[in-house]
Amino acid sequence: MGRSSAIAEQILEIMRRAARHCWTFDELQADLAHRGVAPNPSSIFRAVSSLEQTGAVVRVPLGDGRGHYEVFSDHHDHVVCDTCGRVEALGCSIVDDLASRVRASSGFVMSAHQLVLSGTCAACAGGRGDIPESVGHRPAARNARSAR
Amino acid sequence: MGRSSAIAEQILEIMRRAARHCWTFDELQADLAHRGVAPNPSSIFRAVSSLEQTGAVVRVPLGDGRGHYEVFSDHHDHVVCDTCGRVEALGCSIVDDLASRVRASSGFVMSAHQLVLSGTCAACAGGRGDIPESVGHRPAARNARSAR
DNA sequence: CCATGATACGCAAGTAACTTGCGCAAGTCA
DNA sequence: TGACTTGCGCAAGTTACTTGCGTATCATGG
Repeated sequence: MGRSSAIAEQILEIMRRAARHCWTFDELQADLAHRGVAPNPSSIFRAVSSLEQTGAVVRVPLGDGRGHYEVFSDHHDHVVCDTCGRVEALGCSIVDDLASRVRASSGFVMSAHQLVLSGTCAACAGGRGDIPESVGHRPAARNARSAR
Repeated sequence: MGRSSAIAEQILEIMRRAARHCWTFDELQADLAHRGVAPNPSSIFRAVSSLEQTGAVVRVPLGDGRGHYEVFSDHHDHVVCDTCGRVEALGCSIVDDLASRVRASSGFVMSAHQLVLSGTCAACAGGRGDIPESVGHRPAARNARSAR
């Protein structure tokens, strides 16, 4: 019936090419611009929202007060480089052990978790500081919004 | 030299009494009101900011897009109840094992982490749903800002 | 091929949660 | 006690979304 959203399709394609691990709205806008589309921010918002609704993408809270989205896959955690802002995935079997421990000690029934590791990635630690295309340095985050 | 901020002192005292584990600005405002002080939000913001600057309190990113603050102590992680919103602390020795593993596999030098477990606390799971005074249910979070 | 109903999208205004600028008034110090 | 510093209230500004509204497109039945 309805036509499918051209923007949503482009976004999914961008994410599947996986030039990075997760995207903010700004990053999506930039990558869309690369492809010759320059949609209105609200259209990007709506496209991502509908993709989130269908379960195609998921929101990742990285603790910087912004929305980050990635294609849905098995749950995993994230490492984020404080220097270049690059985000990578991380298996998370360790955390699952916690569930039973936490339940035994406090009765808390754990249903989900979010683990974000921060530090310095190999490239930045090596002093090379080179960053894959279009990644760039994270802009200075808002005052108290970031870990400073 | 300068006089110390009455509001900052009240906030520290509220936090040290530990009626809860961490506070949003709104929650601080409510607890301050309990004590007969009703400062302007900007004053609370400034008080918390200065306490954060001195290291007396730290910001805890719980992934709901709001600022949560707690008194500084050894680093720990958090469990948050999806039903009543209560937040509790959790030791985090497990995560430290990760540091060496992550470094070995990817060269990422980890300097910090944030782990937030969510689920249902013992009280809510027991169907009693009773909540300590002044905690209340979490207001419905903004559209995409929460896990929905 | 054309009328019709349903969407997708752009534009602009609205919101939540801070943040900052300004200025007074209460403290502090010489 | 007068000059100077600093806490605090008020109001405006910012960031990052969100939502309302109207138009342009598209899918379909006639």
